[in-house]
Amino acid sequence: MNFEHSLKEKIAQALLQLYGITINPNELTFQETRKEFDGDFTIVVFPFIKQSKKSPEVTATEMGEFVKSNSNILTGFNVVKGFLNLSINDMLWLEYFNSIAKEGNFNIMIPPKQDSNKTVMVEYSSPNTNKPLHLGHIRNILLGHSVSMILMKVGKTVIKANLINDRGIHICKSMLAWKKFEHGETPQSSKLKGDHLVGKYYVIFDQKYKKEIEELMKTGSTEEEAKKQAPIIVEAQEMLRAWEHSDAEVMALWKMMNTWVYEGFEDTYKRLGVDFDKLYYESDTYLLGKEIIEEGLQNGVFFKKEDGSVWVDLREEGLDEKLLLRSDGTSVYISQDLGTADLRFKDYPTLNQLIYVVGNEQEYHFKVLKIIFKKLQKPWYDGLYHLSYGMVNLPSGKMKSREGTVVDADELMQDMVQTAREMTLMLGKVEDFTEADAEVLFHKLGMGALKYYILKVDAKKTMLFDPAESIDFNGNTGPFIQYTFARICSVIRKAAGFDTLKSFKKIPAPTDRNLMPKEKEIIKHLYQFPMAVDIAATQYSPSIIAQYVYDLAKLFNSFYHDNPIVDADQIQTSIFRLQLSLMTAETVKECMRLLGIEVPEKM
RNA sequence: GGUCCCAUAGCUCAACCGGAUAGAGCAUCAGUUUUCUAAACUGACGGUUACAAGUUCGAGUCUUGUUGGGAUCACCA
Repeated sequence: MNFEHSLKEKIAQALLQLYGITINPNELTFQETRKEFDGDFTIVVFPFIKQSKKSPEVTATEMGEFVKSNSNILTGFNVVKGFLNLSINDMLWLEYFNSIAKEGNFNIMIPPKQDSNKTVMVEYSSPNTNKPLHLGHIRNILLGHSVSMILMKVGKTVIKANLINDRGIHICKSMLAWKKFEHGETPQSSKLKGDHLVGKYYVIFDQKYKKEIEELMKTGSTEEEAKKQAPIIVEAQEMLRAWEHSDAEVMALWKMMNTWVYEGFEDTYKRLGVDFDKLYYESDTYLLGKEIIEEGLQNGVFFKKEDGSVWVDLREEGLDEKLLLRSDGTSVYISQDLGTADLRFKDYPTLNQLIYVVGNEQEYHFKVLKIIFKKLQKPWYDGLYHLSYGMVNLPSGKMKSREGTVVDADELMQDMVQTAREMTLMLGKVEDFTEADAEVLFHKLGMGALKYYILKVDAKKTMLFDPAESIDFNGNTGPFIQYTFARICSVIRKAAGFDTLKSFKKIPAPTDRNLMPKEKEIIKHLYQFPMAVDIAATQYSPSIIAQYVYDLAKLFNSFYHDNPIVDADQIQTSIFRLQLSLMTAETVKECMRLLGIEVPEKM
């Protein structure tokens, strides 16, 4: 039984005996005592003064007295206005620390929760196959991957899914441009990554299209007419129809170009260090949804208009009527999503949650999607969750692929690694590294900087990226945290040189030492880890973990600066501090793993 | 126009259910290295939390309004 809970029970007891207030101990919440006051936990007594009929100060003092004299948890308390600050016996902190520091006991820090035996699918990335990935995708991918890791950490079974948008008019655009304007160019011949090659033709299409529109407008067409009549777009639409009829030539071209793109994406995913358990292709799923539409028509949830189009009326929900099927019987975007959601719950019968990592511009879409499933009375409708994240903007505003202002994912990663390389060489950190090891390090650092930079920001917020300013490596950054880890590893290597210290892991640390303030702060922060993970999991928010691990690293660096860890004359202290350092390192590593960031043992 | 989201230090970001004097980093300035990695540490500077009212013991956080920014409301995806 942990002391925090015992303490809550004592406080509940105090409230009952002193004031006749009945409260469930679990409903009491502590906040961490602020640094400027003495104490570990703080309880706010304002909510009780109505019933205690005494001033906040008196109420707090009486409660403190009661708890102190009726248990051995506290060594003292103090009262500031309505805040009761409680000081926990160091011994209890040390006992807690020993319990987590035991070898192989790391996972006890996350107790299994009752609702943890759930299967959840996290869909992320979900790229179009007509252009390479950019910074916006990176945010999506890192979020999806990290959230998956966090959910696994709290015991859920996670299926990482990717729905690849491999069909449609935009795909035909790059196909058509390649067909018309290429000169046998392939990834091999051009030395271009497949996705970039295809993206190049998508751009070429757009240029030609624009030119045709201009010419048509010169001959008197309106812009709207021109956009519809431009020969190249007409041809692309023909190609889409041919694709839908499985025209052999078009299919062959489509398969070839998609293969190029997949190879390119695979490479990007690999460098990002992410993967998927299940791939869905829109070319397989785009016709789904018609069954559901039929179902909805049968039970009167949807209705058909005279022209044959199918709609759902969402005016009761404060929305509008929404089209689900065109008058020509073809499906629209949302009908596909209706089908694919249904498919997933069929594919995975144990699935009870489906998280879509999709930008906030699609909030309306997912709102509609969920309401429709509710109307259809699908039992799992409540398990649908749109993990909506904000855009990544540039100082100049939105990234626009047509204006060439997108920050390319591959280029950005390359730049990050290059910056890491320059920085590390300048600091002279890799003189005893082999060239291959150094490259591995540069990659870890560059990617660490990038990933941390993105994940530390609350997902729902729009964030800014300035390409002119390179992502930092000092301060609140990935490399700072990586550095903290490497430092600890270095200390532990040093300890291995002392006979009395080298097996410090196995020596039980004493529980009777007086903790120094900075030692205690670290233990207290370690104590918060399970809660941080829990909050991150319930809020689907990697930024909680990023903030947590940064604070931990900062605490440790300050401690490290002030106190010698390996000291042959102070064996007991050294052993304790080595254990504290190791525990910090493992927690740092675990947090970074949850963020998808690797930590180096030397840097 | 309707609906939704956002607004915190010069810049980029924090702040768990409403809790104490709103915190970090960058930038600027001043310090710290014969000691385990200075990608570090310590300090200074920097704020009417866009504005106005309300709710209450207490509001960056909740409510309403105003201003400014963004998204969305397609027989596009």
